[in-house]
Amino acid sequence: MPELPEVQTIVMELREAGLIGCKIRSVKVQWDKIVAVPDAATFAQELTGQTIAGFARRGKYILIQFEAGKYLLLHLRMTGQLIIKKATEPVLKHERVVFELDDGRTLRYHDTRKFGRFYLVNDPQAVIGKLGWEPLEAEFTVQSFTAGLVQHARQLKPLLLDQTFIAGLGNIYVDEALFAARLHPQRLANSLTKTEISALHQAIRQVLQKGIANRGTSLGNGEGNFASASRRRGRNQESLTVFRRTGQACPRCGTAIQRLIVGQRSTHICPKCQQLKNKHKV
DNA sequence: GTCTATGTTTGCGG
DNA sequence: TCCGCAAACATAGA
Repeated sequence: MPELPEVQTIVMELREAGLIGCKIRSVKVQWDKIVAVPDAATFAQELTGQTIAGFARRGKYILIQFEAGKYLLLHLRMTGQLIIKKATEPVLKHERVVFELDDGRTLRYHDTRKFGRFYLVNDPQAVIGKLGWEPLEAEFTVQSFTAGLVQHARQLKPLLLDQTFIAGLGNIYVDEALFAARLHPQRLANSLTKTEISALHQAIRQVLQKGIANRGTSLGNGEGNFASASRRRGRNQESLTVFRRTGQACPRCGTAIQRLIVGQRSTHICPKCQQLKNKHKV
């Protein structure tokens, strides 16, 4: 569930909460497989006594830097949440890792489906080295995007979901960006015109920026839905145009939104605004 | 109660 | 290179 805007929202809240400078007093791992690197016991031992130096995001990963130089990387996968709570609050069933801080607070990793993973490493590149563009950074230009797209005879949506091509997009924001750019998810990447590439480039940045401004997308009411570090829900779901809106009116032309499967993923389009025609490249 | 879908990623086989 | 499928799990919703 957490894509770039949701992860960014969490990182911003961790910074605002004043966790930088806090020391970890203890680490309890309740489900060992959540720790990918190293083993859970070593993980807990090495983090105990460490002081938090900063928080960052790369793609859908949260990076926590420590004063001694190590990095803790976290991927939330489907249902992961990183939440700040007082140490006195009871540990919930799905809280898989609890970091006790030296100021009476705890940082808890909550994950109903247990897909999320922690990596404690010296060099973050070992984990995030293969990620593609950071779409909101200056490096993601129309020119570089064009050069990347022409190299792939793949359907647009699976390519945009490929984190080694572009980092941070997931099912929600890809559907939203393709709608905004009026492109069919099955258009071949190397078939786009200059105009279409510009529109897609702009759409990707726009939907992500809007998602961040809205503090993320929280669908439904289940416990696995997105919540920020302070347990707040986002409100970007109110701004979605096509995602999970099957049968509802397209906000642009009123046509009923359709659901289809592309690259084994549930996909939502306006059949009138996003027609499949693999035009000849200009 | 039963069945299906799920916002992610990885690895396998064709 | 690219695609489809399965798996890692637990829950929501029908």
